[in-house]
Amino acid sequence: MDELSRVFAALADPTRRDMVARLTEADATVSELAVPYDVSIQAVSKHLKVLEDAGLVTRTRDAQRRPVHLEAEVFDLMTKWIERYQQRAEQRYQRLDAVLDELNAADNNRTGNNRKGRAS
Amino acid sequence: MDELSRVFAALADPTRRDMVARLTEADATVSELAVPYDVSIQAVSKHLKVLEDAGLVTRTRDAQRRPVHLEAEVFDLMTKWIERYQQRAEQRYQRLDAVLDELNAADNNRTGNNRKGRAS
DNA sequence: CCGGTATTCAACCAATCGATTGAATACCGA
DNA sequence: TCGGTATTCAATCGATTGGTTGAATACCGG
Repeated sequence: MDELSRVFAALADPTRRDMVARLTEADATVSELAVPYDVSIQAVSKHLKVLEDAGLVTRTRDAQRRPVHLEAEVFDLMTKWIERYQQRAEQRYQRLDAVLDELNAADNNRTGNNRKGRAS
Repeated sequence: MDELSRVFAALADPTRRDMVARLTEADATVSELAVPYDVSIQAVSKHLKVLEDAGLVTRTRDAQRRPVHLEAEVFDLMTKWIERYQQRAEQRYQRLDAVLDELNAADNNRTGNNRKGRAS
């Protein structure tokens, strides 16, 4: 699977999103992260593996602890993808609105009918 | 499942992301969308259902065709989530860097050792 | 009304996912 | 070295996913 898919998939789970949210506050160990969730430590460890494989977190080693650290850079991948298509979609709406405006001006300039097109 | 999870999950598939990308250019029918992919029409219809359940597209009715239309608004959900935590993560790095700078200034001001902390 | 076209519904299947429990590994401290 | 703590590995399980094929539905044009 490609990286972007892994990132999206990793964030498609509320528990994992919550972990990411908490890791923006501070690094944490696996067992610290596990406290609020009603699942086993092993399940949390697996969730972290998913986040790690997506490049969203790294695990360093500090004695027997494995502090988890958020890597904010990967967010850029998503942001770029989203912004690109969001922008293109919005531009298209603008073009569509322009076309509708032209149509309205050309042959509906006295009927006062309401097109279903989006408000600009 | 909550909406944000559905949106992330929907975009975690390359085929579905490609559909979204193409829909930023123009609305399209199911069979039009299916052309480039080496899967059955039914599979494409299922992919569209996933995008629809996530609120990313809507299907209107035009005779027996069902033109698919991209809804750009839902992108905002993701963008907000991402930006919020991306920002918090970056702020934390800044605070961390400040702390490291203080430490370096306080007791490492002649050793020239290299902390593993991120470059600011 | 009938044939063709577009699309969805239904049943099924293999692979993946999220969770579990139990065992293994790694490291610290006494 | 031994016991405790932190974490991962492995096997298993049920639910979900992404694909298939075949049947059903909806609509247009003659």
